Amino acid sequence: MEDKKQLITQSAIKVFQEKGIEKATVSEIVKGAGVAQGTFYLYFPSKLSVMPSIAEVLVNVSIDRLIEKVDHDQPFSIQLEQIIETIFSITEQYRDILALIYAGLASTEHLQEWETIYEPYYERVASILEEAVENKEIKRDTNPAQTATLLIGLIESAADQSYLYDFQNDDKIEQKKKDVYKFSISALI
Amino acid sequence: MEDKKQLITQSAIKVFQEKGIEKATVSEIVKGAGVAQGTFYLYFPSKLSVMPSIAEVLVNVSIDRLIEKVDHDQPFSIQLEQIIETIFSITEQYRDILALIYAGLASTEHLQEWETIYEPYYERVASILEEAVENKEIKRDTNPAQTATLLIGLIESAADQSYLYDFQNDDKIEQKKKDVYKFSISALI
Amino acid sequence: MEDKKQLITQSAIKVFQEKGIEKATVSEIVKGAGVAQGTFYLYFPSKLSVMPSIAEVLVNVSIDRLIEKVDHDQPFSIQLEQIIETIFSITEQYRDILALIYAGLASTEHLQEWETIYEPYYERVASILEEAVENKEIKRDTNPAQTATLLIGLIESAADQSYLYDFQNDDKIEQKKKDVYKFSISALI
Amino acid sequence: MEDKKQLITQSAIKVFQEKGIEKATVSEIVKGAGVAQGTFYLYFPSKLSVMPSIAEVLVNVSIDRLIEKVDHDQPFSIQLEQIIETIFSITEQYRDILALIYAGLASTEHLQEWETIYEPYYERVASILEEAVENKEIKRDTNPAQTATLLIGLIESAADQSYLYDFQNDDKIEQKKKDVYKFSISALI
DNA sequence: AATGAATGAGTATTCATTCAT
DNA sequence: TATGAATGAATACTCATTCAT
Repeated sequence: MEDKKQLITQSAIKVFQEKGIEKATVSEIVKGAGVAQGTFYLYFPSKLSVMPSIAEVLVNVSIDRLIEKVDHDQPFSIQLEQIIETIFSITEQYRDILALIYAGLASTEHLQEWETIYEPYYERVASILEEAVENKEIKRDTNPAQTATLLIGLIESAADQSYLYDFQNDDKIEQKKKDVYKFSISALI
Repeated sequence: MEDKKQLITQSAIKVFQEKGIEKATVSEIVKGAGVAQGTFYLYFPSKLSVMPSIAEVLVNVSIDRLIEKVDHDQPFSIQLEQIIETIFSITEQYRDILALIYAGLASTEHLQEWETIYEPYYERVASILEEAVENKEIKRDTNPAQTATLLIGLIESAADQSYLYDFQNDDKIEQKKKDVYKFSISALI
Repeated sequence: MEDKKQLITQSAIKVFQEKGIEKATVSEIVKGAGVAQGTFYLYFPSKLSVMPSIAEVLVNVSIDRLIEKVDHDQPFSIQLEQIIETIFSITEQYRDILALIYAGLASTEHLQEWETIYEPYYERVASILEEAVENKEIKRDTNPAQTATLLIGLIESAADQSYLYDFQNDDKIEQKKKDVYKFSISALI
Repeated sequence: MEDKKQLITQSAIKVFQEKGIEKATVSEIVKGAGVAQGTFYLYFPSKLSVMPSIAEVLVNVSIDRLIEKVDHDQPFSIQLEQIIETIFSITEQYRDILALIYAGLASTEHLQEWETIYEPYYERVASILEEAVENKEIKRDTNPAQTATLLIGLIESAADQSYLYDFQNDDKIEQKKKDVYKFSISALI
């Protein structure tokens, strides 16, 4: 049943988040999922092979958040703020695990999958940019797909820098959001 | 002797690069360094504690490359191209290990060090921006330090996306460099 | 149906032969037999309990070969040659699995069965000896049953030595057959 | 130190003998040897790779026993009795483990070693036969080396049959020794 | 400082066996 | 009878770390 695969993936997210890639144990993952040790290997050939499944979940979460938080009826500048807000909040919640996926996937052969998995996320942002071009809110020569990847990369790296250190205070983070907003709005208009 | 610490760090870079964080073993690192097993622990308290040393090496390499490749006498637009070129080339060479450092550091308690280590790298780019402000080549209200982190993040994430997949061809990569150039120059001017 | 028991036994022979006792898995045996995992346990209480079934098959094959290859109408010396030929050919084909049965049975509680299973094989050879005694072709005081076990042991161990190493060439093997013939004929006449 | 290798081999003999090949655990072997788990793998690359070491020990024991028990000053017939006695006693003590070595080696790549290891044992018996030829106690055309392997195979297989079943009583075993003596003396003279 | 043999805790993975269907 | 998903006990093997020399 696909059900168990989901249970395992969910539990793996939690465990990887709490323990990191090396300290995370399959036995803890299955305990959290409420299935037997062997069941894990019915769905995943190895400990690291859950990674693409986890990535998929995170991408879906990200897309859902974008849909939920970004209001198409607002002008682009507001939408950009909302995108930044959303990516910062996702990064805050999942940054440890995003790093792990990144490192984990980089060390396996799942790279091809990775591209496929992330595609819809980039597309979501691209379509927002496309609409802004049509509405003449941003440069007419903006390539939505290209720009979306740059924009996401920019915001994510800014968010990473913000949340990397626990002792970062809220003011600094808000400042960072403003910086990245100014930088990107300036790039786009 | 400080010499052996260097040997170990260099060997560690190679081994981490080849094997990834999980498969890398202290025994292979010391073999590569030509020292005994115990010697490792004379210089590093644990396996993961080489990470900051590795990061330091990479930062120094990066700074050296920037100094070497970026020509202060050129106009800022040329210097920006050179910065992009440099960061792309560093990423190409070290992206696996950068991911590992990132994941490795994120899962340890070396975060404080991390900030200190990376500081000079950001500063290097900041000083280039500062000069450009003084020369009125970019917006006068640009905050060099803030903008440097954003700019580096933007370029690095673009480079990551470019080199993540082996099958990326050179044309796509050159295109990516142009995209990131256009995006950032537009943000800065 | 007795049919499936046969399928499983046949598949087990193949798998044990290919993988050895430790690497052989029930899952591969059932795959080869085209039945489900659970079906195995409908016919055999445990993995090792196929062993007597396998032994039975091999004994039957051996007896059939003896019947087919040894010609009662020939003088004993010819029959002895034929016996040697037959045992060598059986050993060549099944020596790995014979060793496994031996080791496998030795480590279980199926020993009693083992004796019963092998009995008809010994008897077959004993009856050949008996006839030779009656025909005064070999020593009159030969005890057929006793001598049969010795003779079979002698020939089997010679064959084992011959086929243990892949690199044994045919000449050496033919020589071994002659040696064992000379040795045994001398013992019997 | 070669010392620990010996300790491990000795302990392995005991554990394999008591538990059989599948139930024997490395952890029990090292416990018996009084060394740590990891130490095992300092001397042997895998569980099964102790087998050649065990075989070597057994061959040495066998040779020592032959030297001790077979009296060169006695006539050959007496020496043959002593050889039979010796091989039976070795088989009684080690038959389980001999089967295991046999199966174990058959499933590994140590076959070449096996031949080398056993050589001195065959040679020991061959030299006894050689002397008997010289003393004209047995057939002048006896090839000592060839005959030694046959003779050992014959006696070992007889001994195996004797000790295979726990319920064999001493009378039967003594009878078997006599049978094999009669058979072989008749073959040799 | 340097060594490297020894340690032993730790865990991914396997697979015989069960049992609800 | 037959299935095959699920189980979970069992274990070989690894490797970071220590410490006597």
